[in-house]
Amino acid sequence: MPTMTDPVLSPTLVSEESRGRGRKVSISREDIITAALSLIGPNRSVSTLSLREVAREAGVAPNSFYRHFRDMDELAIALIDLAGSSLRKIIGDARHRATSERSVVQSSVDAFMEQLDADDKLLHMLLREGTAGSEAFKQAVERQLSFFEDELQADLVRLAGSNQTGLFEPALTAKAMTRLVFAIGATAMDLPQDQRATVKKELAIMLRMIVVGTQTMASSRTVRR
Amino acid sequence: MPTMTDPVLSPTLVSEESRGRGRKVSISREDIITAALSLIGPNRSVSTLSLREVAREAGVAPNSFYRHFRDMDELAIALIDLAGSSLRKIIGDARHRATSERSVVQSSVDAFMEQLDADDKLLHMLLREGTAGSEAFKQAVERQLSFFEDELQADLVRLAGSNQTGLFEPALTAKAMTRLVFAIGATAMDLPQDQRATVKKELAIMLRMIVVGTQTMASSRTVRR
DNA sequence: TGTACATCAGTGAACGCGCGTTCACTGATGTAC
DNA sequence: TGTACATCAGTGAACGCGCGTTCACTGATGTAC
Repeated sequence: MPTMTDPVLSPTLVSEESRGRGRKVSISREDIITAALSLIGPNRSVSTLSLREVAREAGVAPNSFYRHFRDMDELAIALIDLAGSSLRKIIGDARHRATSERSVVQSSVDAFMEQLDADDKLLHMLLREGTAGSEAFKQAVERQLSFFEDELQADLVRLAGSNQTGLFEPALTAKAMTRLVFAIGATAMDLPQDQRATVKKELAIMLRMIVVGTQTMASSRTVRR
Repeated sequence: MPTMTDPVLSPTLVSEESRGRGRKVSISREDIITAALSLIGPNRSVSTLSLREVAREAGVAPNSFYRHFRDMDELAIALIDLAGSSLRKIIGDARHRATSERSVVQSSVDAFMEQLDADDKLLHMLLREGTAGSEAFKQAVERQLSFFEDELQADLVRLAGSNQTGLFEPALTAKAMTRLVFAIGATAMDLPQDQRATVKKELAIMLRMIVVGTQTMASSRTVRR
């Protein structure tokens, strides 16, 4: 199966960037993005990359960088947007095969952990860099996370409707689940693969607590209020 | 009330560090720690500080830094340990006044958000830096978080015992709550004070979901298993 | 109490390095006619 | 089809800067006797 960094994604990037006058498109904006991704890993975050380092990896003169990005911050934001949309696509696909509330959660977690095991660089970014960096960068991460939350909420509501169960505060339910998955996922990144299975089981139980809690609160709502 | 950076904490630091031969203690290890804290803020993380910058702020020659810390990483770890023990003390104190499971959670959240509003630099650190940095640094953060989890778990179990309610997987319950609070807290840091009240209410509801979920799962345990 | 000595936190100067950014320039690509 | 021109991604050289780290040294403090 394709990873998030699969070249399949490239055409989208190119067509978005190359509109100007129908000229032949330079390849190096993608080269720069690819280079940055290849430098990122468990022990390198985007914020520790230098402009010259990325240019070197891309096989390009340092000042050529400026033809494509104003500065490293702009590159970082582009990477976050890419990471978010790729991961949402992967998890959304996995989720659309789910038919119950329980399996929506389970298939999301499965897909998420599968990306983690594949050492997906874009996922590393989303997990690692959320809380550091410029204001614009942090907002970009927040934006991607709230997209996640919206999509999860929609799926939860969809499946809660087909059951008899209701949901208490679906938006907050989705938010709690999303934030928890990302927080736990970040710690799982640093573990050897054989310990991740445990984390995955624990994560499933924690999410189950939230789902059961929100259902219980919904069904006792008329009583309590 | 004292903040986490209150000088009251200093004697502890000094007495731990000054054992050698009963000599008079140099003040500048603390100066360095204080200087680093004063440079940290919503838009500066420890990992972006340079050794020279910290030394400058401390009013000390750059190479004097090495008399106290091997490198910036060692300083960062010292700061994390300080942040963790200070915050645990503050929250632990607030919590020991609580008498029910519900108020344990509520008083923890209250104390946490109060520190956040006080712009506590040590809390900034714990919220911001968790996922970046060296292996040793990340382990230091993990260690502090797991202390938090242990203490919360103990309080939850203590109060669940005095009620009729049981808890399903108390360790995972505490972990889910802790990680969620830190994740949401990190996003709240970037908001203006007047929007934090909303976040605080949302956070309380999310935690309620986890508590209700774990209780519901505990009471249906004999049925399901 | 006085003196010689040991300890060690703090210093000033210097090092080589990689960094971000700028400049004027090149040369391939595509357009106008 | 052929030619003159415009565009603009990419370049090589250079800049000043702050960085981490090292060295040999100072001088205040405390100890031994």
